[in-house]
Amino acid sequence: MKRKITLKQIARELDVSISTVSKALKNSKEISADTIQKVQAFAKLYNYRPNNIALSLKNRKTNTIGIIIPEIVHHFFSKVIRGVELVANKRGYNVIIGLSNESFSKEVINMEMLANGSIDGFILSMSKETLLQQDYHHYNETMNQGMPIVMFDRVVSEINCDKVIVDDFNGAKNAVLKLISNKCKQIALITTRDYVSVGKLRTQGYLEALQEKNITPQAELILKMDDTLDYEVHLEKLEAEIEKLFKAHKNIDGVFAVNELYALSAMKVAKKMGLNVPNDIQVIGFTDGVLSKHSTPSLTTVSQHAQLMGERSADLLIDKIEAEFEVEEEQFQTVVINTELVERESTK
Amino acid sequence: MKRKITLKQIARELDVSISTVSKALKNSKEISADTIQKVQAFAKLYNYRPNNIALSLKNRKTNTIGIIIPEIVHHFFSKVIRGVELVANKRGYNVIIGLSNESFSKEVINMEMLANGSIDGFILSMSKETLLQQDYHHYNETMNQGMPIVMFDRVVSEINCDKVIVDDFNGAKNAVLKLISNKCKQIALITTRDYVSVGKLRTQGYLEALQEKNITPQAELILKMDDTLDYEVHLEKLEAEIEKLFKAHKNIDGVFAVNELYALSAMKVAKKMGLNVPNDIQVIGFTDGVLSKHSTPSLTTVSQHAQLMGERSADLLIDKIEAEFEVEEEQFQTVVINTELVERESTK
DNA sequence: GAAAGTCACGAAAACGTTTGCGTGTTAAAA
DNA sequence: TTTTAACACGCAAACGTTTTCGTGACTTTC
Repeated sequence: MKRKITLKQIARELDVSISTVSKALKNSKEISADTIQKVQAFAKLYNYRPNNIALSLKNRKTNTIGIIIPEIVHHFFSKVIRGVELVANKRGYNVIIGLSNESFSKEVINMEMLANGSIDGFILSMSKETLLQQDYHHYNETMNQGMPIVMFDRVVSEINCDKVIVDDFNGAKNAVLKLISNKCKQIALITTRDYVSVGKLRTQGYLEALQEKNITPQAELILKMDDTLDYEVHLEKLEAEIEKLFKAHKNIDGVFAVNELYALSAMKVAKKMGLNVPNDIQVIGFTDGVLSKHSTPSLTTVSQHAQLMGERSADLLIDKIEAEFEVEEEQFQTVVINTELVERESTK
Repeated sequence: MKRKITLKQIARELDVSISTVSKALKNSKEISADTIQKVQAFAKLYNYRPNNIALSLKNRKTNTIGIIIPEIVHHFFSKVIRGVELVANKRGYNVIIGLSNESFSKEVINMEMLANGSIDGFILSMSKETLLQQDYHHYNETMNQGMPIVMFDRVVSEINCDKVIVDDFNGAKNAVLKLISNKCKQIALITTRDYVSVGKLRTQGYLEALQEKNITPQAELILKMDDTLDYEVHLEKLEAEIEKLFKAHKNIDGVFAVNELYALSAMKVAKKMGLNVPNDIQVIGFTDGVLSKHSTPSLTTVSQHAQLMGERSADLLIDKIEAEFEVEEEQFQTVVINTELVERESTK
């Protein structure tokens, strides 16, 4: 088992200096054709590759970007990663991942671990705990050290950086408008407590759609779930609450849910109560998940284009990393990704 | 925007040498209490953190592991990543990902990109193309340079390295035995072409179960799909083939599918043909996916414990990385993860 | 034949660490 | 007072690159 070969070894073997080897490999015209040929042949034979770490140290540039997400076993986030990886690779970067597992402290630790020279910039989506605690010092400290950050999806206006978000408001609004134009009269909203920005915006979209069509929103038709619970417990409670809602308001004929699970649960409860989807009740979910496509009936959704978000985030970040000169007044942009209503069987 | 502070800057500021600073920060007893206090206070004030890249170069150790997988938007693989990340983080390592997208060349490129000093070892699952082409030179070259590799799930006996695999054979066998004990008489198998090792083993498990119960396997009950097709095309063809199979053999009362999609499609076709699951036909899938739990009826599956696979892989790799002295004759182990039959509504 | 120019290469610094060893100062022991 | 020891610190090398600059040996030019 032989270690990777270095310039020094080639130099010693060929009885020239390290700098000569380095230059020869780059076809520098300082070096004679003879030497170049000799060095390159030797390098090829031993499969020489420059050591990335040494290059990173020298250039103060790692060509690696860090991505911090709350959870990886989740279609939305894994699609984002795919988008990031795609662009990063194309532009010569590697991707290193950190999972916060929705925890504030893990997010901080992960960021500190990577911020010490391992990467050139961050792409991240905030953990729920961070959103709840509203403690953003680690973002600002990181940025103050000259490390650019791009936030996606779960963002917060208090932080000044590039952002890539989904047009949650219009996505939700259009979904609800669709339900209205499909003759729904009593449209329920199933959402989370709105400390997560996206949830709040989706709720606003729902309200706006109703208002635009002169429908008076009814607070009783809005179900707010606490999503910090354990998954299984959450699911049971969710179904119970939905059932209670449906029973209290038998005339509900449309449901807009802010995520896949909620929408699916709504369909499940409806089915259980003998209601037909989409004839008795139509359902739309906000999601990029895989369940929607394969459920029966398949679920009409507001697609978020997660992969595109990843791609845009990566481009934004790398652009910033590679911007030679800092502009006077730093300019941050927010890219808004349009949603798309994917109609399936759960709506007419 | 100030750069990260370095030892050199602290040294200059405090008018001591770099080595004194370094030692002071480590509480070396070579350094006086006074100086230690002074240095540490200053370091804390400026939030000094040693530069990872410099450490990596010096120690010839990056504390980073690379994971190469064919696809990330896939529950199995993202769960494996979660497991890897969990263990890696606990043991002080970062994780860098590379996606091969089932392509041989992307796999090679990704590995070369990371093998040049960026990481200490690989965890990987082979791409379909690599399995088809049976070209394994890049694995051996990487290992020859002293970079350990752990392969998981999709492995091949020609390569000598640590491996973590699922007990595909017994997983499949037990699933089929379950169907048999549930009174199924005609059990169909829906599988892929068997260039992927796991597919082959699952087929063997199916056959073994039948044999053990003295049931003669019928070739006509085995449906082999070509899974190199485009996703949508694949899906349509799949359903058509399943329908053909069911119509040709009306007495099929059990189905074992080697993955989630196949199992779901079987249920969908059955439903379409007016068959009730599980009363007319029982279905079991081999998968760790999320669809199974939320389908109607929910799907009985052979769980692969993907996260555990990731954890074991990471432990195996890090153990090898940290093994100070190479043993005379290198010893490789293969860890077999037991499957678990998760019974849901698609079986009686 | 001397000055100028070209060619081909090497020395050294720099990136940010860690660490073995050398050394000057002071205090304790002889 | 002299020797020894402890103390507190600095020097320098090393990790593997890249790149600027210097230099000796030729070749060209007048």
